[in-house]
Amino acid sequence: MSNIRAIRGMNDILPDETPYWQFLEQSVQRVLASYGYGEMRLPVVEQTELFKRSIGEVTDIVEKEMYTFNDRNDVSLTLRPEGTAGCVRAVIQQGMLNVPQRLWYAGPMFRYERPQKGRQRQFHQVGVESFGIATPDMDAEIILISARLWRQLGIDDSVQLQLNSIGSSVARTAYRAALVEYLEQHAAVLDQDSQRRLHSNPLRILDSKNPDTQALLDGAPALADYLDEESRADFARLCELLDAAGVPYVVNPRLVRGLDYYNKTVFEWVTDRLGAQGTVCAGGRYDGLVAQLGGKATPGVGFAMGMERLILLLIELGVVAGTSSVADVYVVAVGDEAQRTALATVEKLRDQLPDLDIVQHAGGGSFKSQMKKADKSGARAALIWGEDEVAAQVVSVKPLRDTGGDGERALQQTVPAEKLQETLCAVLAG
RNA sequence: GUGGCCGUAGCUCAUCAGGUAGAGCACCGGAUUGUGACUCCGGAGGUGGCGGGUUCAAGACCCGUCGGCCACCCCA
Repeated sequence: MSNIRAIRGMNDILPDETPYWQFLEQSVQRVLASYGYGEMRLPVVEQTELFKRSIGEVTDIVEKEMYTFNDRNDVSLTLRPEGTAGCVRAVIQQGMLNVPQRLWYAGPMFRYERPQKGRQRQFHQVGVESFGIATPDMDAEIILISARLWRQLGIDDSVQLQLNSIGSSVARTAYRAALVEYLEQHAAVLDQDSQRRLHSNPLRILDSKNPDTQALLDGAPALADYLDEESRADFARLCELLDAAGVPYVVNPRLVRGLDYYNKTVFEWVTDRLGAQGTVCAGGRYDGLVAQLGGKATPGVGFAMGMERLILLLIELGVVAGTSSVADVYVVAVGDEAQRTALATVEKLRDQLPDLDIVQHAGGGSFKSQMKKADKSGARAALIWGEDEVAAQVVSVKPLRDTGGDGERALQQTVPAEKLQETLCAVLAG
């Protein structure tokens, strides 16, 4: 057993789970297309510099969670830890910013963290980004998309929208100073982590899980009081639009986000069904990012959702992801002659019924063992070619499951090849 | 990076004052000649994560290491 194993935190997704993935991916495609969003396919590797400049030098992601290495030309590359940076890079590089853009992408992201429930080192996100619209109607659109997707997936009762505005960077700087001043007076009460953050990233203290710290924050200056006029107005308008559209939300004045590029609107969709990693989707506005990465100043809003977490939720809630049994039909063929006939006939059948899933028995074996395989495949019917069938130039169609609810099983039928399609369809139709 | 729990057949787990391993499921074969499911019978499959230590003897005890799960940190 000292074989090669998968890298820690990088999981194989097996056929018993892929139906959930397909269900999620199809839902995502449908919903985003219905809002006029175009799909991007982006590289998994980018220059390290891109992430440093967008996510922020002092964030945990950049400081300790990136998979970074040098290529053969000694250029520092990084496996993308999130999608927005690469999307922005592409949109600048491809000259797409003359007009507003509505875009989305999906794929693997990489972060060197300790794996736990709902978190792995290779994980998958769907990202949705909108460029070129600065007004809060676009924030609302972005949120409506996510809300519709939850409905589509059947998990809308289990997720809650939390909303906040973190204002302009000027407003945030002023607030940060006030917050630090307050907290320094009570530094003794602060937990270790928060003390550390006091100077590196004080805003993050706001969403600390430590109850004592939270209690201390009750007396702290409020971010909302420091917001600039425009942020305040935009946030009010966003709330108004969400109210009108009937999307419930909770304003969480202590919601900030970890990535440096956000301003104004930030939001998270959270659930209490997944243990500690309850954020299933998160995003916000990033009006400065495009310019920061060298493009012409262009506002943006977007969000990312964690596919593993959504799938955990689908499983947890027992949302059925469309039953996908291995096959509709299993083909039994005993002997060389039978196998030859079966193979050729079944190919024709696939031409006629391309939506039917047909498994052809392979590997030989007795009649009995092939029948066992047919049963275990979950197929609803078996097609049987044995010596008798070959000699008589016919094929047997045998139902394997109860069709009605009455426990009655239809009888096996033996028909010439020309009648196969018709007979099989009749049997499958019950 | 920190902490807790865990590591025995493909899967879920057991046994025992420490004396060189077992069940269920799954898999393969059989129960009168060509028919699955239920039942019965049989079979294959484990250097007990790896390395070291204690002992006459270790899967069981100790140490280390690797891996898993959950939580902290952080984040989707």
